[in-house]
Amino acid sequence: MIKNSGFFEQVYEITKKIPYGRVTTYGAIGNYLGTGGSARVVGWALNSSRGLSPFIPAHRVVNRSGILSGKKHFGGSLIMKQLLENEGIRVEEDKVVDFEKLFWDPRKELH
DNA sequence: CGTCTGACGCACG
DNA sequence: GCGTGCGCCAGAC
Repeated sequence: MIKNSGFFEQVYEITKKIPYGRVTTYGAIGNYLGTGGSARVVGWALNSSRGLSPFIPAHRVVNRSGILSGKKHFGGSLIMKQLLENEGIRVEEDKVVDFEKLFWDPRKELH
């Protein structure tokens, strides 16, 4: 468990720990942080992560369906897709292919 | 301090 | 299997 004062910092830490070529969900991060159901706060925190000096791989965070719900907030709808494909993650119709296989659960991996 | 909003998630029909 | 509605927590105003 990360004990940073801000909720955002925790989200950033989790997001930065996502392995290369892997993805996770807002709910999984929220669950790991203890907020549980409030996955919206996670996404909102990532919204503030844009433009930070250490690049936050927020493109690896998708919703539970594996859909790139936050693509539009990357300054461009294709940016998020490009980043994922650059890591070997196939994206079709704004959705991660083999999402279940690429899914990385922080609560399970980090604990 | 009350209210609205949001990069979600789940239950229901 | 898809569309709709409600709940969730945290911050901005």
